[in-house]
Amino acid sequence: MVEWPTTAAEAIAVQEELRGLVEVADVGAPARYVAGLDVAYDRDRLAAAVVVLDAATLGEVDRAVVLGETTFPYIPGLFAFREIPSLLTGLERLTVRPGLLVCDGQGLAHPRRFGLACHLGVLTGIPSIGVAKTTYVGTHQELGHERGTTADLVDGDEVVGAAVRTQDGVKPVYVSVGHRVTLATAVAHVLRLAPAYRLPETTRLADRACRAGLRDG
DNA sequence: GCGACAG
DNA sequence: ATCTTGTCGC
Repeated sequence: MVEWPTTAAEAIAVQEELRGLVEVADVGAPARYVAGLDVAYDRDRLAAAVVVLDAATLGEVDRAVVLGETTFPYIPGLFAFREIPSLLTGLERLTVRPGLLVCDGQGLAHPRRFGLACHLGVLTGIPSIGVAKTTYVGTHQELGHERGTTADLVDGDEVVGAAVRTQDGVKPVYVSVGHRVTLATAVAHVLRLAPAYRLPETTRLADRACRAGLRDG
């Protein structure tokens, strides 16, 4: 890691510096391999998981689980600094190169427009999206009850993401662009990755993998 | 100043 | 994130 902060002020400075590198456009061929990333904690111990699925079949093709210790506290807005070091190690250990990173958290739907998904995308160059279970910034209109319904997530005068109903009647998930992808593409990916449950399969498998890693790691 | 605040 | 029983619904 070339530049890694130890204080909140330094971390914010890093975000301000890197935010200009985010590309909001579909870059590269449609992803064949899609990775889900998540981290679980137990006090100061952590387990980071990266699980790669075949985009067409949703079958698992690779995974990496990294055990480590926390090096940065959880601070809303600076969440990425807590998770990125071990997630990057996990990505390095993969034998395939994912064409899309599905992150557990926000991308552009962040106070400085540089959430975890943007940060990971910029650092790796891999297209990335954020899928969060709750909003952080932004509000949206009520959305329809059916799977596939969406509503813009608006913060100030900007559309920073979308609320997406992935199953009939379930709470929406909040999707935002991380890097090298458009919001429309991000939403399409999330719906394809969530054929049966509220959360994308990538997220579900990464969640299981990191919890298991903590448990018997 | 006060509260809210991704995981 | 994590702590945690029962409960509502298919």
